[in-house]
Amino acid sequence: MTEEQSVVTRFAPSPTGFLHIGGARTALFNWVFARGHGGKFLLRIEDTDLKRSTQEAKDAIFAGLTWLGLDWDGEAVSQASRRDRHAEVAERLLAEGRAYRCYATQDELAAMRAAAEGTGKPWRYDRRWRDRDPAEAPEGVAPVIRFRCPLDGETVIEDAVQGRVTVPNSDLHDLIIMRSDGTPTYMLSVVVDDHDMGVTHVIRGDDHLTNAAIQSQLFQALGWAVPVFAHIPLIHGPDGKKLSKRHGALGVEAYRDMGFLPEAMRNYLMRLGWGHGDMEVFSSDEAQALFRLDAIGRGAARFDTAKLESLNAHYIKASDDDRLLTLVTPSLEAHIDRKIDDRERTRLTAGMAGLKERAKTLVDLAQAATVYTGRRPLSPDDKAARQLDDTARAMLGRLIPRLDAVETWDEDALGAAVRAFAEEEELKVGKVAPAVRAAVTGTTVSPSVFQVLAVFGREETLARLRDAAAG
RNA sequence: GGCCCCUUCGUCUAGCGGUCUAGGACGCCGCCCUUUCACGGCGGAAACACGGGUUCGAGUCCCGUAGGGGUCACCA
Repeated sequence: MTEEQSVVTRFAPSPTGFLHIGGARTALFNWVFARGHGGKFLLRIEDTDLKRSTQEAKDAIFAGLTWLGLDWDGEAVSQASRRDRHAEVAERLLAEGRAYRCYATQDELAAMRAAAEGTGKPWRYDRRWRDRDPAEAPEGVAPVIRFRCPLDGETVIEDAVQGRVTVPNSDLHDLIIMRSDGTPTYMLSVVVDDHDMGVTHVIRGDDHLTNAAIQSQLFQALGWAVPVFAHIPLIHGPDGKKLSKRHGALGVEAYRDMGFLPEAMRNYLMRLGWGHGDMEVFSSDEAQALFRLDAIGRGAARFDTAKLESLNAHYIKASDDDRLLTLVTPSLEAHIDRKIDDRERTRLTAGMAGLKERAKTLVDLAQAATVYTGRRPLSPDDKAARQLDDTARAMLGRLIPRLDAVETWDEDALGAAVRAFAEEEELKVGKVAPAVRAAVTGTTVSPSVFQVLAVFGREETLARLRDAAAG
């Protein structure tokens, strides 16, 4: 279908500091939709407000998208760099009578606002310059340019998510498209940029839904095709309130720092507001193949960290051991306050399979990985110390030669040896294993103790056991 | 307040007039597995906001009510 091949979407964040979670999902939906249709996914930075837009903020957005694995086509477009074109379009609208200069002063506007106060009606510019002769323009007032919006009829948006949305034109107003300082406003810029960039599908938060009506009018006034709008519900916090910057809306890098994998994040975000039958786990390819705009829910979804963690645990288990070691090394080293050496690296690699089985986040994983970075002499934590009482230490002393007699130093053989030992001692394995764990790891929680012994090797294991037995 | 949108288990959702005594996932509870912690397996509690219609029949369609959200700038 040729129409599908020409799909162009765009993510258009304003650079306000970081890529927050809501924006990340919007970007994801745009990306998935475009990629799933063999189309293009463009990036445009809405940096019209130069005061608020910094290079750092832009970099944060690029970094966030990159971390999430959302690649965009071509160079990111700077909206601010397109001012001349926006002005040109405004002039055209002016020339064609679809816009007009308005000389109303701030005081006049304030008066209108004051007049509307208490009437229960929203204040609105009274269009006093809409049909007034520009020759009457007062001296020394720099005009704004306003869009001549239709007074009658209604604007219908066929929204791919929300369905048909009808807005009476009488509710629209003659919005400003060029400020008195000659700079274009957002409303004009978006329309011009979306058109010039060939955007076919505008997928964005539903806080823009009411903007769609006026933008639709602008597109039509310009004689341009109106793109397909798809307004997706916002994400709410766990308490059901809007996720705002001061209310739990973290940047994606914060989730990265909390130890979440990008693929888990992607999967979780996909399922927030969208679903496909009973499927919970989606690869990017699957998501691209199955994603449909009309399957997006219309109600706001709450952000649920527990479910994200569950998905993250799934992806950690599925992840390659070497990759996990690479990801976890920096925080592990920070935790132990030194670099890990080659021997530790080898142990971590060998032990990763058992470690990742029980981690929900990379932070958990790094923490758990410290069992393989402890150096003799170990200082057992309180619980482990309590485990190593006199009888336990004596028992360990008797276990040492038995373990040393094991020919093949692997998990199975070690398990068998300990079990045999326990039987001879007329003890439960549950009595022996915890003591071994406490002696070898200095803790009471670790992967299978037999696996841990296997990873440490004969020499290190026996040395640790002797340390403990000597107490 | 005007306008617009939304409303299925605690949460994310499936459901597109009958197959719904409403399915799945996360979380929660119980049991099993077990050397700890997890994993895993099995089982359980848990929802169609409310009220009217339409229809032989409504979670599914319509209208109200309530609740929630969004938006009303020379911000984006």
